[in-house]
Amino acid sequence: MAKTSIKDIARIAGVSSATVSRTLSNPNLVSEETRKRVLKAVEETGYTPNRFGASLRTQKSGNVLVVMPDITNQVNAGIIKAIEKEAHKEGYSVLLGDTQNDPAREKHYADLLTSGQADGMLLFTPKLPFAINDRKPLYEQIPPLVNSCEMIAHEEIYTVSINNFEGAKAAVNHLIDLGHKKIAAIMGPLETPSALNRFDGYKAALDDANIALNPQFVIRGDYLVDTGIQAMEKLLRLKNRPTAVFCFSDDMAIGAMNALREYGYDIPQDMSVIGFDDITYAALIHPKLTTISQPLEEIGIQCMKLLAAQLRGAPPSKKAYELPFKLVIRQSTSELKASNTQD
Amino acid sequence: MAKTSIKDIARIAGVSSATVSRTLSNPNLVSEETRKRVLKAVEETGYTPNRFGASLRTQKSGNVLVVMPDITNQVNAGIIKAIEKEAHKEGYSVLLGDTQNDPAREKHYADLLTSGQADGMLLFTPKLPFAINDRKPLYEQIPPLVNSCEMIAHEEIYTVSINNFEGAKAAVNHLIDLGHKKIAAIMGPLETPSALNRFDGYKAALDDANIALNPQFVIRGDYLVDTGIQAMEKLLRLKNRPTAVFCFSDDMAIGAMNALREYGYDIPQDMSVIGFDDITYAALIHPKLTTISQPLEEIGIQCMKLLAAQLRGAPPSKKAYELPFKLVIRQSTSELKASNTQD
DNA sequence: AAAGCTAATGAAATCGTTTTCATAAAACTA
DNA sequence: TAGTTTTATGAAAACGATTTCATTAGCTTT
Repeated sequence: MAKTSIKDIARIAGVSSATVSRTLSNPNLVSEETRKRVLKAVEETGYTPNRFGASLRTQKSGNVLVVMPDITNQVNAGIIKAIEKEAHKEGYSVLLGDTQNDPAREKHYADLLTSGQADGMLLFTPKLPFAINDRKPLYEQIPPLVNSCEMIAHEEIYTVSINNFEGAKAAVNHLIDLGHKKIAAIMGPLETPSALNRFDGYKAALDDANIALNPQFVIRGDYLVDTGIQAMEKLLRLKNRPTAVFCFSDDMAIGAMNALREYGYDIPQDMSVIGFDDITYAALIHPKLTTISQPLEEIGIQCMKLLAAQLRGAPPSKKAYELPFKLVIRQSTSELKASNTQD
Repeated sequence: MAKTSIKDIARIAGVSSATVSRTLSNPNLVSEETRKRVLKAVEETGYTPNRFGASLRTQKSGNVLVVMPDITNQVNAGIIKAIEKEAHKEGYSVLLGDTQNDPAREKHYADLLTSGQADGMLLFTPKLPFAINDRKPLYEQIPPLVNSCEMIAHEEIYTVSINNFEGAKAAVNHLIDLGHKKIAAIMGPLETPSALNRFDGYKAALDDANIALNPQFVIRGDYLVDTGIQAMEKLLRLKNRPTAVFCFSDDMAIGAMNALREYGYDIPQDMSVIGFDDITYAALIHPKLTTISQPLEEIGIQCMKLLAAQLRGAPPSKKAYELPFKLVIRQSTSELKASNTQD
C-alpha cells in the first residue's frame, strides 16, 4: 500500500511540502499554476495524506466515537445508521463502541477520547464513563459530547431524545380510550432514565383516569425479547388478569405476544398489547403492533449535528432537544370486550 | 481533558521519556524501582499516551475498518457485534463504514486505509474498493483484508462465509421432501456472489429431483422486506401458482408472509415459506419461520481472527473458510396439501 | 584483576503533517 | 516613482510518541 509522503509530492512537483499541504487543505493560498502541478503529482502517485502526521499536528482526529450498549438492537442500529451518514457529510469517521454494558469496555472507549483518537462522543448509555470531580466545572472534565435516549440529568450536557414521559402517557391513554382499566406495564431497566420516565408516564395516565395502580401489574424488564415472554407468563398466572399491557419496548411486546400466542390467547381480543419504539418488525409481525414511534433518523442526525457544532467551536446554547414521537395504531390493540368490563 | 504528555511524566518521575515509553509498553526493560516511580506519576496525572504520536512512529493505528452495505440489517448487525467484541479482545478499535452501496462512500473508506487510519479491513461487500492493476501482484495493492459473506473470486483473498450453494440446496430439498414440486424462488441481487450461489443451489436441488425450472417462479429481489412483498404479489397473480417459496433472505420471507396474509392465504397450509439467515425475528413472527441459519457470531469472530493474524505478521496459508449452516425447521413449511398434488 | 557481559538508562533521530515566520516578487496607491 | 500592500512561496519548528545507539554501572568469568 501507499507510502508516498508529502515530501515525495513536493519533490515531484518541485515545490516545498508547505505548498503541498496548502494545496490540499487551503487551495486558495496557492497560485493556479502550482496548484495544478501539485495536484498532478498527487494524482499520479495516488497520494493520500497520512492522517497521523496531520492529527499529531492539529490535535484533531476527525473521528467521533459512538458508544452504545448493544448494536444489534434495532433502535440503536437505526440511530447509528443516521449518525454515520451525517458524520460522513460533516467529514468525520465514526468509531463504534458496543459496550454490552461492560464497565471495562466503557472505560476503554472513554480512553479513546482522552488519548485523542476521537474528537467527540455520542453516548447512548445513562452514565458518563469519566471520573468526575464535583468540585471542578463539568465542562472541563468531559470531551465534546451528546447524550441521547438516556438523558443524563445534568443541565450542561447536550441531550436529544423524545419525551418518554409523554410517550408512555400517550400509549396508556390509548388503552384507556379503548375502555381498558386493567393495564399492565412491562418495564425497562429502572436504572435508565428512559424506563423511569416511561414508568412515570404510565402512572400519570392511570392517575388522570382515576385508575388505581395495581402493583401486580407492573413487572420489571430489560427491554429484551426474553423478559417480554417471562413477564407475560407472570401476568397470565395472575388470578385477576390485565386486559391490556403496555411494553416499554417493541422487543418486549413481541416477546409478550409470542407468550400470549403460545398459551392460546388471541391478540387483541383477549389482550391488547402496545409497544414502544416502532422498530421495522413492529409493522411486520402479526397482528401488527400498535406502538409509540421514535424518529430514529432524526435523533441520529440531530445528535451528530450537535456534536459537530461543538467541535466547530460553535456550541449552541440550547442543551436539551426533544423530538416528536407518534402513536401508531395498528392491530394489536382493540376495544375492551364486554365480558371483561367488570372491574 | 487530558493534556499531559510523556515528557511531563518523565519530568515528574525524574527519568527520560524513553524510560516512560518503555515502562508502558515494555515493562521488563526497566528496573522495578523506576517502573514504580513512573507508574505512580502516570496514576497521579491520569496520563494516557497520545495515540497519534505513537501511531506516527509505529505506523500502526490500532484500528480495523468494517465496511458494510447496511448496518441496520440484522445479519450485518449480528456479525459486527461479534467483530467488535473480538477486536476489543485483540486490542483493536473498530471503525464503522456503512456504505449504503454508495461508491463515493466506499472510496472514502478505502482512503481511510491508505491514509493509515486503519490497519486492516473487514469487507462485507462483493467488490474491492481499490483500483487494482492487473499486472502487479494483488497482495501488493491491497491492505490486510478479510472478505466475508460476499466472496470475492480471488484465491489470494481471505474469505469467510457459509456455503451458500449447499445452504440453498438444503432449503429447497426440505421443501421437496415435504412433497412440493412447484417451488418459487425470491432471489437476492444477482450482482452478489451470495445470491448467485443460492440460485445455483436452488437449481441444483430442483435438477436432482427432476423438477423442471419454471422461469415464472424465479423472481429477482434485493434481500429487503419490500421486494418480498412485491415478489409474492407477483407470484399470487400467476395462473399456475407455486405451493412453496424459497426466499433468499429472512427479510424477504417476512415480506412474503405479510403479503400472503394480506390476501387471506394461510401459511403453511396454502403456501410454505422458507427463509435464509435466521435473524432473531425469524423465531418471533407467526408462524415461526423455517430458515437456513447462519452462524453470525462465529463468522464475526473468524473474520477478526484472520485479520488479526495478518496484522500480527502471521497470515495463515489457508484462505477460504467455510462455516457450517443449519436448517432450522419451524412452522412456516409443511407437507403439500392433497388438493395441490396434481402438477 | 582484567576482560567480557548484561542490565538500565538517556540523548537524539524519526515518523508526516501543519503552521508560523520570513522573504521576495508582484500589484496597487498616491 | 517611491512606498505600501498583497500574493506566493519556502525554511523550520512543532506535535508526542518509539526506538536506535551509546554509555555507564554492576556482574561474571577466567
